[in-house]
Amino acid sequence: MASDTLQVPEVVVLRLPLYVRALTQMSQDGTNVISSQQLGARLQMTPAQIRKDLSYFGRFGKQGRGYNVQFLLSELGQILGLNRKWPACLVGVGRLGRAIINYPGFAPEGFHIVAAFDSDHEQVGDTIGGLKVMPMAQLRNTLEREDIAIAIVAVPAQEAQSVIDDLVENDVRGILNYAPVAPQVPMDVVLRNIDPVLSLQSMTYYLLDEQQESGLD
Amino acid sequence: MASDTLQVPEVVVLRLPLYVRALTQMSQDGTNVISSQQLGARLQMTPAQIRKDLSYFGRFGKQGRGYNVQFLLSELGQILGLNRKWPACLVGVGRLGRAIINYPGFAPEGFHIVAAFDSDHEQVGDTIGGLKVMPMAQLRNTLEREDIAIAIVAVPAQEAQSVIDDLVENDVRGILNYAPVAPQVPMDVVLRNIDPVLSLQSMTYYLLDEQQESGLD
DNA sequence: GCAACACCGTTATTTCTTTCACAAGTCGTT
DNA sequence: AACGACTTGTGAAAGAAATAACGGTGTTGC
Repeated sequence: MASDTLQVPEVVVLRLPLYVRALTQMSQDGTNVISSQQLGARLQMTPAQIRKDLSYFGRFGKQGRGYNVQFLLSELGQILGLNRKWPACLVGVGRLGRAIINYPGFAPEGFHIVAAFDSDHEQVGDTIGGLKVMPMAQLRNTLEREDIAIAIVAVPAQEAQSVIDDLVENDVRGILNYAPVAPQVPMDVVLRNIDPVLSLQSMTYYLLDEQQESGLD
Repeated sequence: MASDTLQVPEVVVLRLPLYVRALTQMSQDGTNVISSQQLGARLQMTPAQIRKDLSYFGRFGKQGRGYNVQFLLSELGQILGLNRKWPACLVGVGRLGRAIINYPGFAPEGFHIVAAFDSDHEQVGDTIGGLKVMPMAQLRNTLEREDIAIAIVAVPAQEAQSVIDDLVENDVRGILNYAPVAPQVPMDVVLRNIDPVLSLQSMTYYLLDEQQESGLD
C-alpha cells in the first residue's frame, strides 16, 4: 500500500494541496466534519472527483457522515510530506531572488530558505534577509551539510539551464524554477515552473474572442 | 474557422505559449525552419502532439520540410493575441506587488502595468515604479479610460476574493492571481493562479519516496 | 527527372481522467 | 429497533487527451 505510490496519477497529486488548503481554512473556521459534496462546492469540482482522488491513498471518510477535517488534514499532510521541515536553497539573488527570500508565504508551510547562491561574484558576500550569499562552488558542501533537497531558481533565462544542470549534478531532487524557460531535467528530479508570462499569454487567447466579434472580419 | 475558437481544448491553448517561446529562441538563434520532431525534442513532447495542437488552428507546415519559424511564430502570435499591447492593472502594492511592478519580464511581451491600486489608504498616493497608487474607488474610471482588461492581484489571501469580486464587477476579463487562494469567478472571466507554495506542496510528495525507502517504517 | 527520403495533417487507436451509479455503512428520530 | 436521509468508496461507463500510423506531398541528391 505504501509502494503504490508511483501509480497515483500526477493530476491527482497536484490537486491534493488544494484540498489541504481548503481543509485548513475550514478547520480554522471551526468546521469539524465535511462531505465531498461541500468540499466540492468550495473548490468547484465534483464530489466524485474528490472521493476518487482520496481513494488512491486510503479510506478517510465515514459513510453517511463525511470526512473529519482534522483527520483528513493530517493524513494528507502525511501523504504529501507537509509534516516536516523542508530546507531549501535559492540560486540567484537579483530582484526576483530577493523578493523570494523575503516572501513570507513559504516558511509557515515548512519551506525554509536556508542558503542563497549566486554566480555573479558581485553579489557574493552580501547578506540578504539574514542569509549570506555564497558562490556556486559552495553548493555541494552546503546542500549536504544542511540536508537540502529543494532548490529555488531565480536566475536570468540564459543561465537557468546551466544552473539547473549544476544543481542536478549536486543531487538536488526538486527544483522550483522561476526563470522563463522550460529546462530539461532527469526523470528523477521534480521540476515545477513558475511563469506568469506563460499564464498571461494563454489568457489573452480567451480575451480576444469577444473583441474580435465586435469588429473584425 | 474563426469561430471554432471555443472548441479548442484548454490544454492545447496552454501549450501554445510554450511553442511561442521555443520558436522565439530558435528564431534568435538563426533557425529558419524546424520540424515537429525537432521542436518536440526541445520541449520534451512527441512530434505528434505538436502537429495535433497546431492543426486546431490551421495548416502552418510544409510537408517534407517542416515549419517556417518566423511564419509559425507570427501565426501563433496572432492566435494568442500577442501582437498587440495588453495594458494591465495591479491591485495590492505590498512587498509582492512592488516586486511585480518592477519585474522586467512583462513589458517585452506586451503586458504593461499602467495602473496600481490598493485598498490600504496608507499606500494610496505613493509612487511605485513610476505609478501613482490609487484607491479602489478609482477602479471603474481607470479601467475604462485605459482600456484595461487584465488585472494582477497581489493582496493578502483574506482580501483576495473580495478584491476579485470588485474587479469582476468592473468588467475585468482576465485575472492573474498571486494570492494563495482559489478564488471563484464567473465563467466568462479568465483566471490564472500563480502559487509557488502549491507547487512545492505537490513536489514534496515525490521527494518523500526515496527517503522513506531508506529509513522509515 | 527520378528515386529515396523527410515531414505534415489527419484518422485510428490507446491511454488517461472524469463522471456516473450503486451497494454498503452511518446517524438521528421516532 | 426500524426508517429515512446522507455519504462514502469503487467498479463500470463515458469522455478527453495523447500517441501511433499512414496517405499524400514536397524535397534533395544524383
